[in-house]
Amino acid sequence: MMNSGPFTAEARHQNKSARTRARLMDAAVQVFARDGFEAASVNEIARMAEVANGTFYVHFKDKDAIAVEVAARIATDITDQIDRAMADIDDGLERFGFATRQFIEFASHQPQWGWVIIRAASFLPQMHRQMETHMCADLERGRRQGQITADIDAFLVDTIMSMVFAALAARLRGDAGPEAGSRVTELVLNMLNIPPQRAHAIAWQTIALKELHLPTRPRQERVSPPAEPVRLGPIQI
Amino acid sequence: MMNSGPFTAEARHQNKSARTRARLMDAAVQVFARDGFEAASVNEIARMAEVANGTFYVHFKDKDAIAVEVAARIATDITDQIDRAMADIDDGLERFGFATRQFIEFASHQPQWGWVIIRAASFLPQMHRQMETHMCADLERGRRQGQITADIDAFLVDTIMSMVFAALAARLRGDAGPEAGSRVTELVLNMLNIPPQRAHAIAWQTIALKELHLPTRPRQERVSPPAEPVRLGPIQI
Amino acid sequence: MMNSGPFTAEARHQNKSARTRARLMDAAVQVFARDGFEAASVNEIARMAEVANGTFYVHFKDKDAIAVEVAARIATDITDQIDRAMADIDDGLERFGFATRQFIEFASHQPQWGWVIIRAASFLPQMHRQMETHMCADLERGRRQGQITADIDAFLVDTIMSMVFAALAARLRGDAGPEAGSRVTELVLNMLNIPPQRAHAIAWQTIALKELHLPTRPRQERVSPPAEPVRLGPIQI
Amino acid sequence: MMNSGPFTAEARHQNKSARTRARLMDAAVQVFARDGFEAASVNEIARMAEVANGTFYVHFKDKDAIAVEVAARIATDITDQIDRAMADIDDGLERFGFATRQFIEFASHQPQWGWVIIRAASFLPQMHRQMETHMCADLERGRRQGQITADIDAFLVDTIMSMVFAALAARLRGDAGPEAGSRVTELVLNMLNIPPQRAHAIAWQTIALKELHLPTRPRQERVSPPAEPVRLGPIQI
DNA sequence: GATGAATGAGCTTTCATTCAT
DNA sequence: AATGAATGAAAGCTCATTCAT
Repeated sequence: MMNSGPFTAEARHQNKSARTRARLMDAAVQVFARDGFEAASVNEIARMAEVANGTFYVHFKDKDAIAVEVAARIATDITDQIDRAMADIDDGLERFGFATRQFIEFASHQPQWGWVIIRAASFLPQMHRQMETHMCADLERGRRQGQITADIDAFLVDTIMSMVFAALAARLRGDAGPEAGSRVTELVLNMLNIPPQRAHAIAWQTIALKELHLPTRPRQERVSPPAEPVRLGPIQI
Repeated sequence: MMNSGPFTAEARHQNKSARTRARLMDAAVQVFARDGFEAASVNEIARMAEVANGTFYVHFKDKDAIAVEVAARIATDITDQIDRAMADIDDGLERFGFATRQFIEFASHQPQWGWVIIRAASFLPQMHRQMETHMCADLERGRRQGQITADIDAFLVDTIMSMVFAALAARLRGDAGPEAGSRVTELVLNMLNIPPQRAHAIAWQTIALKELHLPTRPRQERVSPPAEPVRLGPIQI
Repeated sequence: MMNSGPFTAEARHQNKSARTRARLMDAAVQVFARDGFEAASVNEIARMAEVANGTFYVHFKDKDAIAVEVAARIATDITDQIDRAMADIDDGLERFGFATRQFIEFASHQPQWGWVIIRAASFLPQMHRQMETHMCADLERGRRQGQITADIDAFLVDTIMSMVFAALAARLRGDAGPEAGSRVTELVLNMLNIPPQRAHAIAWQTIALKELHLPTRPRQERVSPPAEPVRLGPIQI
Repeated sequence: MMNSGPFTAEARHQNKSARTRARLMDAAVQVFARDGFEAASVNEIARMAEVANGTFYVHFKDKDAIAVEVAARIATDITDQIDRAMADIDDGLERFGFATRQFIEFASHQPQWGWVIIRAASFLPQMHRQMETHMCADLERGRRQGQITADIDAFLVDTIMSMVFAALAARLRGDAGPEAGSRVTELVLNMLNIPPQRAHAIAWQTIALKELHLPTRPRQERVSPPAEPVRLGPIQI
């Protein structure tokens, strides 16, 4: 019924309970991605995980509980990894560009996770909040560095978030190619009145996108040797 | 149960069947807006329309059918009216600014319709398409007029749409005030590399927003005298 | 699955909805009597009534709703009919004796109803209350007539109620015969310090017990000729 | 989760299995008292006992089994202790009065046990039977002593039992005070046509109620020094 | 003996849909 | 066209019970 997913893989060496729980989370991702949160049913998640429906309730209070947990794990894992991947970048705008491109590229390589992120963003505010916080930090850095002159208020951040998510959705639908991240980055920078040439340079520079691991907790990174940064390649269009 | 809405008002002088159908559509708008599409139930729509639940199926094949119809009517009515309201504006950018501000202001004055539009946009592509088409025309006009240099492709239009909808959502949530339309207009124009001063001028100029009528079909405009354009007032911020 | 019961019989000439509702009430009586209120399931009631489980909810909000309705109907019908049957008895003690014997005899001729009454009494206080009220009135009458000297307070009434219900239960279990009503009546009167001979005379006198009709609403009595009082016989032991 | 109860206390010096079993029984009493038998769940009993739910089935076949065992222990313990407490009373009526008052007073001081007794009585016949047997013995003694003239048959005993339980329930509900035992005793004696003055004297005489121990098996009484008879006080009303 | 995850039947309830009236 | 009772599948959730550890 299901190809075991990343949660299951992570829990491979844990006890049975943890493995079942992981199966359920993987199944939830699939069902949420396929049917959306509202239409997803606990029974379907259990069926996908190949456990009895009652088993679901051994591990999660209800559908919301697993949704929150899945979303929290996704948000934390992605933002943490992106943060680490650009630890050595100082420039606020470059950080923004890197994070945006990395985020879209990652999510579009894991379409199910991508869809879950999009769907979750609309009604799991904590997930949205977390991403906003990270993005905001980079933009603020850009402002302090004198590159952004505009006020960075909630309306602006909200607008930028909607642009990034729209680009991700287009990428997932197949309406946009691997250039989606660069394009939306350039558009945002233009919007912030960054000189067009600089905007273009930041948005389209060759960067080494990493393959993000899901779900990955920091401490585990240390156990196994650091994941070989897979060159998704310079994106030249 | 329901204050009869615009569809009912429109059908006032038609036969009973048409009036019942109109009641159902008004009720659907209310229920969709209040509960969302998924959570909306046919029984609830029928109850709100004060007809028997079986009556629903006399007029609509199923829940999707009424959603499509309502959305189509909304989209047609709004875009038509906005088009007519700015018939005398030639400048592409000004048209875009007017339409955007008018659209957000209208939808936020009719919160139920506003929410339906937002909710419908995500899964009634035809509605989205229609709005895109109209917006695209104005942007193309701006490009032909030499104001926009960028290519206006699907990705760009999609991005702009997402910005406008995000602004509308912020307005509906109460996170943005009546300036939302102007702000998002300015951001879009900046994004298109319109000179900031011009962008600002277009976005914030005093305009006479009209009170749009819903649902109104063109031919009926001719029957009753043209709706008195109600000055919602110049928006000065 | 079910021999149609008295509610169904009553509703025979009403519309389909009323007949279905009546079927459900008859089925509820059977299931409540057989399984008790707690163990009774809505599905089982629907199955017994030979309707779809969803149909239950067309007619009743939930299990409690049908329980309350059934109990209310039973209590009202029985107390009303007993009241009418002894309209011409003035003596408080005789009224008490008549009502007690009539009640037990009726309920034991309709074992299912009898069990429902016993089970309902413990957690549908309104039913208990109503019976208490009627009994109390007769005892008070006896006190005003100078036959009872004891105070008639809640504790006493509660005790008497428990005795009557115990007698009914014994009768339903088959541990007591038709003399149950007379025996418990005599015990109660003794308890109230009525002279033993008078107590015995009241409790064992020949009376014409009526066949009570369930469910019967007063107005229907007038439509059809009054139910032939069926002599359940003088009870002589 | 649970203040360890009397069964646990008793098993303090036994092996672990016995202690676990005792914990379960204490927990069962609490849950039965709080939720009733039907609504009680094995999981809840196990949780209250702070053992795994599977552990329940190591000690008891099913929910009924623990109910039967708890009820049997309660009935045995109470009747045995009351018997011993009135070992020196010869008069049948006084024994009846003492036992009744002692029983009600004990059960109302241990409300959880009181409720369990009431709830169990209705569907654990063996418990009921045992109490009946003891009561019957005292009444028979009174008959042999010439104080009771009436036949003491099952119906009468059943009636008296129902009165005693009704009094206990009233006491537990708070509808009756500490006089409940005396009142119901007097009512029963009146019912048996004992001269009112004697009935009153027996029912209301000052007696030394003991604090009963639960659960206590005779042999253990010898181990620990006999429980100090705690004067709950003469009840004077 | 103790554990607690896993099970699956069965519960209450909702709801889109049908159909006789 | 309008009705609204009836349907039954399917949802969320509980729980007695089993079983591998």
